[in-house]
Amino acid sequence: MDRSRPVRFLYLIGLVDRGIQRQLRRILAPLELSIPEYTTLAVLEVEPGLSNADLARRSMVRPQSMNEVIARLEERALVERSQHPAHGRILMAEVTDAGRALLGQAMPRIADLEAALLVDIPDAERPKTRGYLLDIMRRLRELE
Amino acid sequence: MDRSRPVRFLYLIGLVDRGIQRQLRRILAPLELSIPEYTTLAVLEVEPGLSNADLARRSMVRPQSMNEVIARLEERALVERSQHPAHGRILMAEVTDAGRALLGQAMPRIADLEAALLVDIPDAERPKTRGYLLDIMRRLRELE
DNA sequence: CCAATTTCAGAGTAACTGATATCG
DNA sequence: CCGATATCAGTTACTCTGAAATTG
Repeated sequence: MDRSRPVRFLYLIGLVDRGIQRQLRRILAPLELSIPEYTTLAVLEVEPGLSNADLARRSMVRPQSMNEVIARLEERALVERSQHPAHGRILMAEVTDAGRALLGQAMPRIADLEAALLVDIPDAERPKTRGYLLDIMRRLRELE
Repeated sequence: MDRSRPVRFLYLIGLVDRGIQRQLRRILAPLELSIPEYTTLAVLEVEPGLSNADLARRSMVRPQSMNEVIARLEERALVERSQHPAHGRILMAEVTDAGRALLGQAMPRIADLEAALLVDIPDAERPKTRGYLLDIMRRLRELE
């Protein structure tokens, strides 16, 4: 019986992610952006108007964790928030011009990193591989 | 132009990993094992005799980080270390019986988790998908 | 002297739990 | 009263950088 098996796939994802995080930190440090700050900006640019609770759900973190990120981004005027027209408590966030400018600096470097890391995966295989990651995500959400 | 693209794959891996880590923590908490402690035990069981420096390289962390993990495992008598016969400074680690017993409790639960998360990926596709993750790992190592 | 290993000390990132207040 | 949201406060997990000692 191969007792090493259980560690394999999940362990490998952790390993890869740790390496990616290190590279991202290296790229983002000069811009004084943390990884969650960058990803939150990037998500908000594509989908403006998300609330803190929305962002937390999408990012697989607790609202308290996301709140810290979004509060810091607002403090630095990289995002701004406005009240939801119908539900007074909800604050909808969107990226400011300053935030967009910073994103513009970071994104190409991160795109280069991604391209370099994925170079061995044939183009034709990428959507399927991404699909599998999305399948895992869906299963993870079911466990919550 | 699709400005959201750069975030996709790397972001997705981070998302998946965050979900996995949360589930692993839930499984390991009652055993009072952290994730790095568990993975280090699991690696050492398959490859006894690795040094702290070896383990750090394999795990994509600095030797200082791994040292903290291995020292704690030794403190709890889940691993023990002995001097390398030829190179006096090097300490070779191996899992104790107590460590093996704890691993025996954790592994089946983690195997179940892995099986549940991978259920949508056809068996025939898994080796290829794991191969792609290994390709990414290799590229990450080149960047160090 | 040099390269690799171990390890002590301190710092920082990023997530967590718990609790409180507000809104619909 | 309830469910969702926002947020304050404190804590924990994990990794990092820097520096020192040891060994071959």
